[in-house]
Amino acid sequence: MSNIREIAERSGVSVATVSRVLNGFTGVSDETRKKVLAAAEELDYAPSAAARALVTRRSLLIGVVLLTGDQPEFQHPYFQVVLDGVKNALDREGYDLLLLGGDVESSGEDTYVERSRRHRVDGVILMGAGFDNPEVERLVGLGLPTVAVDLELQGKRAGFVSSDNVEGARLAVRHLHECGCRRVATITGMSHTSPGVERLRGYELEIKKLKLPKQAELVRAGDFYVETGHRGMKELLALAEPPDGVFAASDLSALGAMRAIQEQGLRVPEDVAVVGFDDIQFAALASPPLTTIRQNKVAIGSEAVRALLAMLEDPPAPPPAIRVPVELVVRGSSCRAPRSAAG
Amino acid sequence: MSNIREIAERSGVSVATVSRVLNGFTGVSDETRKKVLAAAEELDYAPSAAARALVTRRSLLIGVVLLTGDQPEFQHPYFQVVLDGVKNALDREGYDLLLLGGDVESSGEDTYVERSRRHRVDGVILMGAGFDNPEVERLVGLGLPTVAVDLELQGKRAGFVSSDNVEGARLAVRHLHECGCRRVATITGMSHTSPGVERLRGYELEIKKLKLPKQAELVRAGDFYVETGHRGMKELLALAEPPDGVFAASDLSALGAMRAIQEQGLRVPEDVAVVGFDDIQFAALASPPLTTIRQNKVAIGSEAVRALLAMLEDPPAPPPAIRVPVELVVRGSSCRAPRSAAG
DNA sequence: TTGTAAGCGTTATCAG
DNA sequence: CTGATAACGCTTACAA
Repeated sequence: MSNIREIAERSGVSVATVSRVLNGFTGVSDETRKKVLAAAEELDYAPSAAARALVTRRSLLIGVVLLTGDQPEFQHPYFQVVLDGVKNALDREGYDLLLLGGDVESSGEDTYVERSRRHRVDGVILMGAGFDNPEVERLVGLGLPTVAVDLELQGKRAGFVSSDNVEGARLAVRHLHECGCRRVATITGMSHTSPGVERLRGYELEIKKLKLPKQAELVRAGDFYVETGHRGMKELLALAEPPDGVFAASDLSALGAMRAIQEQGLRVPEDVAVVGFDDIQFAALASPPLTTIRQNKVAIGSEAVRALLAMLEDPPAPPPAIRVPVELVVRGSSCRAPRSAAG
Repeated sequence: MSNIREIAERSGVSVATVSRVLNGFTGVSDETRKKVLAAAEELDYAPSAAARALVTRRSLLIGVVLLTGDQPEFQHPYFQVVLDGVKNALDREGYDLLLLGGDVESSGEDTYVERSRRHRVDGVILMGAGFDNPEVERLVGLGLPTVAVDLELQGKRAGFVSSDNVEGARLAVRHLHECGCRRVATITGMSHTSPGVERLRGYELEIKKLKLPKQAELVRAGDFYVETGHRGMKELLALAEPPDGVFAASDLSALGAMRAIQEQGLRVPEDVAVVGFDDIQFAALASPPLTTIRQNKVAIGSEAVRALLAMLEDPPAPPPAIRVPVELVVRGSSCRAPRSAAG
């Protein structure tokens, strides 16, 4: 593979001049510029990111950390779309994306933090991390510019972007109430994640505000995935007084819940109305189609990038703390036309 | 951030010795080793991948190209899992993953090939590319070691891994036949992709072998996504003689087909049996649960990595051409217990 | 067992 | 407008 010295020789100028041309600097005669460009073309030149990074001290690399469960099949579809938003935004800005996993087992000592450092990434986008992730502290302690998705990171150089989970949960409960549900349960997300606790909080706040029955038995612990949704719903249906509406903290668990309901020979939404959270691709394809709180996943991804690059450009600026609005999407798993909430 | 010179100074040795210690070379006294390691620890040293890559001429970076449609929401869930397999395998081998998109619009001149070259990736894993991708030729022409997923790349340094699509399609058709279907249609994948043409070929071969009616009207063009599955099925049901079984070239289109059937007030599998391809997470969650041809997605990902690294280690070795076996998974969308294919 | 020094491919400073 | 040249952080002969 050719380098700027070869270009310099072939076009009869110095490497400095070649560098100037290649970087679009002004103050180079048109004639030399043409010669250099021609030589570069002929040699099929491609610059070396490593050499550049070494001297400029900027890698133009962003570490994107995707912390997912162990079972790949069970990766949450939500992240896929956020990642796509991140990727496209990064592309547009000329940054490259180093995808880092959180598979601590196989990586051994080689955590995503170490890999980020080794590659001198300019910044990090952290997805899927809970409060319990041991590496996070290290990451912000290092002062490596970081934007977390779905985790309220706060640091000199660390901020976050996430959906308005509390408001989303409130919307869901209010909608169920407007559909005529009088006993509204919830299946929660993981309690060591921000979305988990925030959606539970939103549920509780709205239950209280609407003066709906607030009972511990109506709250089942889940983990955002199908199985716990299924199990939680089975438990709810086994109650002496089962709920007539349920808010699941994720679409996946809502789908599990719907399955449990239908397995009991009950109907959605007539017997139990269901509202999920996320609006993953399959929410609309379920039968009945799932009413849900839509997260603007692409916006979350691109906002994370925007915020991160802003931090890079203006170090003293305060780190981002961004809430992306959510939206209620009414489909067949709840009432079609919300009636008024007459007692 | 500290470097080996600082470590050298602090521990009173030369940079060469530090390098030796850090790389686990033998022939260093235990005493110096300890001193160096201690100094490195104190300085919280992290090696520079760029500097290393520059001198060793190995980046330990693999470019993973994910060519997806424009609409992120419509990304196929299949790739997510393959990507996970790739990521974990790469992790285990100490390689890092540069995620490259194919968004030609926004990337402009900066294609995934150029980015790969700039970063001096040691190899490339190409996913989602069809026959029509203009960059592919460039990629193999460059001699950059490449393994394509779902595309029969052949080159001095280019090979492929993909599912046994022909066999999978045959299995699907045979199963439908065993379920008693006598008029079996198909909704195809994109004709500019290997899985698209291979699954169609498998369908045709098995239709012929089983002496089932072979008619052009039973073959509807699709693109692996939900909408074409839905549309194709609607067309099939509008036929004078509609099919009683359909093989969709992907689970997504199978789901679309099921929806079309149910919208007509018909039942799956009683009126029309449906078999998909992929076994994505949601196949099992559909109602009825979808019978499908399971691709071993994780294996495809890790095989691609294994094959690529093998090429890197042994350049003269012939490039890989790997077929990963598929498997019929019978669920509710076809007959539960395949009856014998009595005329 | 250890040190010296020559690169790897760039950019950037400083002269001219 | 152009050219030398010193870094950037590391590995690796080659010497000692």
